[in-house]
Parts: sequence; C-alpha cells; structure tokens
Amino acid sequence: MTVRVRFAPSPTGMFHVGGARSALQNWIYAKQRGGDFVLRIEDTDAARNRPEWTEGILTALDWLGIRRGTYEGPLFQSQYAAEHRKAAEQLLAMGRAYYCDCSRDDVVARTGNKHTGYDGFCRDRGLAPAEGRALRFRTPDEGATVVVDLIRGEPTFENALIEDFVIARGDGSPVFLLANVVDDMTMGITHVIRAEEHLPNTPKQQLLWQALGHQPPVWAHVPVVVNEKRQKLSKRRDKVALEQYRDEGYLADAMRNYLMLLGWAPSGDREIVPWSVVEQEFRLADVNPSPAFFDEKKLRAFNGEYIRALPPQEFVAACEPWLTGTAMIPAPPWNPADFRPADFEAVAPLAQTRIAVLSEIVPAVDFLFLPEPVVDEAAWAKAMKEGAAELLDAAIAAFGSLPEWSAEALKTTLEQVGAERGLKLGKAQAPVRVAVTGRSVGLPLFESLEVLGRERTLARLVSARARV
RNA sequence: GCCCUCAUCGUCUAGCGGCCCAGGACGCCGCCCUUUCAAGGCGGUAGCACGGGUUCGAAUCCCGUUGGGGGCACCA
Repeated sequence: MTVRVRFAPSPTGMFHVGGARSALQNWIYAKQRGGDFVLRIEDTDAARNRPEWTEGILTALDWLGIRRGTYEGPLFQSQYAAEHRKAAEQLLAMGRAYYCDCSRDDVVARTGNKHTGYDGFCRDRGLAPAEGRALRFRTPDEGATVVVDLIRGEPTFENALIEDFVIARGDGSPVFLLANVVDDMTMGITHVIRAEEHLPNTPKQQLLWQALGHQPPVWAHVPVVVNEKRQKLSKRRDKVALEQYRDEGYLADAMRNYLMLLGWAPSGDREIVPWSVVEQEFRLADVNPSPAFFDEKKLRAFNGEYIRALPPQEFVAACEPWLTGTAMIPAPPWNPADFRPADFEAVAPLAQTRIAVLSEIVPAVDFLFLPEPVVDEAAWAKAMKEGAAELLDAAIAAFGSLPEWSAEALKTTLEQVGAERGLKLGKAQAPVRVAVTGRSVGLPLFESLEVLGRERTLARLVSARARV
C-alpha cells in the first residue's frame, strides 16, 4: 500500500510556523517512502476564510520547497460536501447517529457542569430530522479506543468518556470532525501527521472511520510549538506568520532547517545541515514528544550562518528586495535614483558577515545612498567630545590632499593624524565614522570611505565639523 | 473539574542499562584577532524535576509525586 499523507490547513489567516513544520514533516515522510502528499484546504468555515489566505499558503509552501505542481492538490474541502452529507446519512441509517435538539445551555442546565460533554439526552428519543436539529454520533458505552501513534505509542481513551458529539449542524452542514475524516477516507490517506492539539479529537475520528467501515490511518501527533511562556503559539499574541519572517529576511533554507529542529535533531554533533540530510535522517519516531519553544534568537543565529554561506553574488541578489522594496517589503529610505549597484556590490561582502537577517542590509549601507547620513544622536554625543573638532580638521586636510583615494591610504593617513594626538586608530576613527555614516558601528570605515568617494566624504566631514 | 499527554543545561537537543561525575547547538561570560561592529579561533557558565523501586549497575526500565502542555463548541 502506498503511503498517502496530507497537509490540511484552514485558510483563516497568515500561514503559521507550526503549520509550516507539520507540512514539512508530512512532505518528508511521503518523500522517504515514495508516497503521495496531498494538500487539502479546509475552507468550510466560509465566514473566516478568504481566498488570499489560500494563496498565501500555496506561496509559503512553495517558498519552503514544497513546490506547486509537485504534489496533489490543492483540493478544497468545500468541494466534498456531497460525500460529507452521504456519510452523515449513512451513519443515521445504521443507527450510529441520531438527531438532537438540545442547546448547549440545555445540557449545562441538566448536568450543572460547564465543562462536561453532551449527556446523551436525545439518544433514544427518536427525533426526526428537522431544521435546527443537529446530528450526533452515538459513541460506544463500553470498551476503549486505542490510537496507534508513531510518536506517542498507544494513547487509550475510555469510550464511556467520549461524548455523543455533533457530526452535522442544525442546518445540515457537516462539522470538522466528520468532514475531516470523510475527506481523509475519500482521499485514501494512510498516515495523519498533525499537531498534538488534535490528539483529543483522534478517538472520535477513529470511531468514525470504523463506523464508516474503514481501517483508520496511522496517526502521528507532533508536539505543539510554544512561546517563551510555554503556551501554544497564538496568532494574537505571538509572531507566528511565516510571511513575516520571510519579509524580515529570513532565508527559506534557514527557516526549514530550524523548523525541523523543533523536537528533533540530525545525527552527529551538528544542527545546521543540508536539507538532503534532513530528508534522509528525519524519523517521526525520533521526534521528542514534549512541546518545543520557538526561539527566534536561535533562528537568527542560523540565518546568519546561512547568509554567510551564500556566494557573494547570491548574497547581493538576495538583498535586492530590501534594497528596492516590494509589495510586502518597505522601500529603503533613499531615493531609488541615488542607488548605485556597483557601490553596493563593492561593499556587500563586508556587510555579509555583519547581518543576521536580510532587512538589516538597509541600515548597514544607507549612508552610501542617502544625501546626508542618519545621525544617531547618542553616537554623535559620544564621538564628538573634546579633540573631535581638531581631529576632524586634521582629517579633512589630510584626506583632501591624498594623492590616491584608497582604503589603504585613508587608513595610513588617519593613523598618522591620530598618532599626532596620541590616539590609537580605534579612537581616531570614531569621529570620522559618525561624521560620515551617522553611527558608531558599521562596515569597516576606510573601505566605506573609499566607496563613498572623496567628494562625498569630505563634504560630510566638513559639515560635521561645522556642527561640533 | 474531567480526559489525554509530556518531563536531560535558560532554550533546542544527543543519550535508548555500563562508552556519561552527561555530548552538541543557541544564549550568556571571558580571552585572542582587530579600524568600530561583526565574523573567526580558544576557553568558560549551566542540566538528568523529586521520591520510591527493579538491577551488580539507571539520565536510560517500573510506580508515585510535583510541575508543564494540549483538549473538553452545532470552529477548524
């Protein structure tokens, strides 16, 4: 039997990093076994769905390497309403389901417990179908349901504790529990790999599979991804949108590598590994079953490594969106006409080891393309103390008469200027750096000045000198 | 409250009865290198939640406690 897995997100917002992780795990599992990966969009909650969210999912998956056209789908749950309905009718005909007209309040009033499930009140009332009456599945009173889970062993649930849950609403529309199962059945899914939050649903779904006469799939419930407070990552509170990370300049390779490390590690004492190694070594059985913290700091470190590993030309190309702006990425502060590609390329290798996310390229090189540097007042105050004016004067004079405008010559010159004042180069360069770049830290100074050019450099030094 | 589930450095993990007075990575802290800052090199900090068993021997197996997480909708 060929393995068929699915990733079944609902298009209700930005694409969640936890979802990305599940998608990747499913993708790898299928790939390792020569199986099929099905993408199913669970779009039955019309009120919360939007077409652009679906598009966002496809784009995000593509970014991660799950390319459109290389998998089955996207299939849409809404297209399978007939199957859902049929399954509900079948269950009703078999006596495994019954109509119920209780409201949530009725149940609470009867049981006096807000946390309890349905009490089975309508089980044997033989209610006929009618508008407003929900269809409930009759769960077994005895025995237990054992879930075979690749990560957790065999979680076992007492059937008596599983309530008679709703499978179709008062208006006849099927509910997630049923639709999800029916879709998996009709799509021939053999393995369901999804987040742990679905584990409590699993016995209910498995009961449905069995009632409908099918062999349940093999399950694998991967641990949830949590925030620093150890709570499930939430759209409201936490930074969970894959798109947001992408637009900040996280590389897809770094992201997918990091995502896979949540709950798992490749062999050997290493974590940053080529994707081929992940595809080869990943095993669901090896996934750590406890929740994993999404550590952006570590992601950042990974991203920095991936950035540094880029060939120079690829790095330059990768920076482009931040240098020009896109629909999602804000335009840089300089006038596009003032951007000089050659100057950027000259300085790019110096920036490559200094940024951890691509968006940081902008503040790293903005001084080259802005008419005036953006001045960090704190840096200015610190650098422009006593002696700064004299030093700037000397630098202006010395730089002005330089026969050759090169980093090498600039360095030697400033070294001399500093030495005459008993300053080491580290100290002497500070006022010049702030005057020219506006900041106290940045790319190597003399290389920056070389690229900036004599005219611009001198103009900035003079203007800074006037302000000291 | 009920059900399910989990438990190795702050964090992500390696470990699957002796190789472990526990290894790696991120973070943090030093030192080196150095034109700032990075990068790089070197070194350091820090952990088997607790209590019982089982065993010649336990981070590894069992039980309990404690703590964490997830779920308990006519959402998905």
